[in-house]
Amino acid sequence: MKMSKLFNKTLREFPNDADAMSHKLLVRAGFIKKLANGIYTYMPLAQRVLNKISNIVRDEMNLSGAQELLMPFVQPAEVWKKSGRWNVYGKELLRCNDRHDNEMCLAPTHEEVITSTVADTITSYKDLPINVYQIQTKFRDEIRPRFGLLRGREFIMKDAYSFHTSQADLEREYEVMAQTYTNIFKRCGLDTKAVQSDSGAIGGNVSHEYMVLTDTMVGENDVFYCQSCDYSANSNHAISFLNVENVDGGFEKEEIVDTPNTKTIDDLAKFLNVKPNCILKAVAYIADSKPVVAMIRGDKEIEETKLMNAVGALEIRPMEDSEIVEYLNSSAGFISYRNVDKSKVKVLFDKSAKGMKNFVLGADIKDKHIVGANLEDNIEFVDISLVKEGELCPICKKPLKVTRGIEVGNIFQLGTKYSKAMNACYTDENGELKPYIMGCYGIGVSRTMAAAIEKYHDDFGIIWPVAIAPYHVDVVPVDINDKDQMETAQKIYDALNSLKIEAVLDDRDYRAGVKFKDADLIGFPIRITVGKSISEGLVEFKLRKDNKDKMVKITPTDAIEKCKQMVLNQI
RNA sequence: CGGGAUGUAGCGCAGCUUGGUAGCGCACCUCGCUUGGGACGAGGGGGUCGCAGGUUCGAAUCCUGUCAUCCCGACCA
Repeated sequence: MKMSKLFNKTLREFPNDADAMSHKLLVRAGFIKKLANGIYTYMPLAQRVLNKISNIVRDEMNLSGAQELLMPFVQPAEVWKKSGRWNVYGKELLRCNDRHDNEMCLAPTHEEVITSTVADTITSYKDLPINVYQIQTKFRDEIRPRFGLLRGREFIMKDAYSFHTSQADLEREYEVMAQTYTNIFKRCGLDTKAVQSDSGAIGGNVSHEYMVLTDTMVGENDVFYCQSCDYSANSNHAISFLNVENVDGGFEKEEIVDTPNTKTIDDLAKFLNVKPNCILKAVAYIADSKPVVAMIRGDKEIEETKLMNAVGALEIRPMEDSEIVEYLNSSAGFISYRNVDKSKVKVLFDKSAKGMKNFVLGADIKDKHIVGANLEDNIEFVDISLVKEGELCPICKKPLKVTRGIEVGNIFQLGTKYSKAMNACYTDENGELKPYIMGCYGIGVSRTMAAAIEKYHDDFGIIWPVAIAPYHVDVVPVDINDKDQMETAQKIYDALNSLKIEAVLDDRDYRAGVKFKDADLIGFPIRITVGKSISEGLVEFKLRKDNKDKMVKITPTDAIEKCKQMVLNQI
C-alpha cells in the first residue's frame, strides 16, 4: 500500500473527548472515527488489525474442532421470549419493530438463536458434542459506553457455543477452550490471566475471564491474585481466608447505649473504643424493588454482585433514608436485623459475621447501639463480601494482591439454563428426551485490539505486536524527489510484497520528520528508511519497539531478509 | 438514572464576565523557499457559534427549556 493512497489521516493532537490511551491513539492515528456514542467506523488500518485478530481466533478455534457459522444480527422477539430473557435483559437489549409491527431486537449475544438452531438440527446423542462459533458485530445499549473500543455499544465478538450430553463432557470441552484461549491471546502477543469470575446475567455456574492486566483505570475489573499459588479471581467472585476466631467486643452484657452522631463505622469504633471488626454492620438495599438487609462485619464491605446472586436479583441499589424508616422501622446508621419483619424483608449474614462475639449492633433507634450482642444459633452465612488487598488467599493463606484487568475473553459452563427454558432437547441412548448441557465462550475482538494498545504504546504512539500489526513494514524514502532513494525504496517495497510481507511505502511529499512521526504513531513494527546513506548502498533498519535512535545501517537485501525472519517468527 | 464538566470550521482552542454581526493554531488549496524527527513566507477556501424558545433595535455572549458528548457510580466481550 502506498501511503499517499491510504484512506487515513493522522491528527497532530489528541482528541479532546478521549481519555483512555487506546482511544486517544486509535483516533489520533486514524484507525477509528466515531459516528455516535460507542459506535465507530473501523478505518482501513483498524480493519486490517481486526482481520488479523479474527484470523488467529478462527485458526485456533478450527484447530480445537469448533465450526464457524454466522447467525442473524437482527432477531425476532420470539426466541427471546422463549428463553425468558425478553423481560429480564433490560435496556441493553435494543428493541425495535419491523414494518409489520413485529417486535425485533439487535443481537447482544446469541444463546437463544444457537440453542433453537441446534434443537432444530440435532436430535440424537450420536451427533453430540458440537461446538460452533461466529465472529460478528454485537450491539449492547450500554448504560455508559466509554474508553473508545474498550466499551463500545457496537463491538465485534467471537462467540462460541458447545452442546453436550454430560457435565463431564462439558468440562472436557471447557478445558479445550481454556487452552485455545490461552493460545489465541499468546499468538496476538498478549499475556492474559484466566481468573475465576461471576457468571452474571448469562447464567451458569463455572466461568473464567481472560484478563489483560494493566495498572490503569481502563482496566475495569479488579483482579485478586495470589503470588504463591495460582489462585486468581475477579473481585465480584474473589474469596479470602478470614480468621473468624477471637473477634470479641469484650462487652460483658448486652445493653443499649447512647452513641450520638456515629453514622459511620469509624465514628462508632472510635466512640466506643472498639475495633471495627467488633461491630456488626447492616447495609440496606432495594433488590428488584424488594427490601434486603445485609449484615457484615464492620471492617468489610458488601460485594454487590455477590449480593445480587445471593438474593437472585437483577438490580440493586442502596436503600434511601426514607425507605429505611418505611421498610425497617429503623434509622440510617443504626440498623439492626432483629426487629425486621422477616416475611417482608430478606436478611442475609455474610460469612465474616461468623464467630463474632459480644459485638456492637444498631439498636434501630437514632443515636443508639446495642453492645455485647451475640448472634442466634441457627443463622446461615453466605459470602457477600468484597475482598481487600492483603487478605489471605483462600487456598494457601498467603496475602492476596490486586491489580486492574481488561476482560478480553470469557468462558462459561452454562449447563441447561437455556436448553431447559427453550425446551431444547436431544434423544439419549434410552430414547429419553434430555436438555443439552451447554457451554459458551466469548472473545471481544475489537476490545482485544484496544487492549493491545493499552499494553503496547509509548509517548510516540502505538507499538503493534507483529502478529496483529496492520502492516509489518513502513518503507520511508526520506526525499521522494531523490531518484536513487525513491528507486531503492520502491525496489524494497516490491520485494517485500512479493514475499507476502505486508509493507507500506511512504511516498508522500512530506519532510522526513512528518513521516517518522506518523510511522511511530501508527506503530509499524519495522521501519526501513532510505536516505543519504544510499550513496554507500545502505538503508536504515529500525524496530518500533526500540529506542528512537537505535537502528542499524545495512544493505537493502539484508533489510529484506531481516523483515522476512521477523515476520516468520512473529516477533 | 444520580454527581461533575463541556458543546464555536475536519482537529485543538479563544471570544461570553461588560450584547454591536466570529477569530487563532493545526489540517486543506495555490505560489515561493526548504527537505533526516510534526520547517518558513505570502495568498486562499471552509462555521445556521449543539438545537428550540425568550429578552433586546441587535444574542456565540443574557434567560428558559432541550439535546448531545466526556468524566465518576450501577452493566459487560
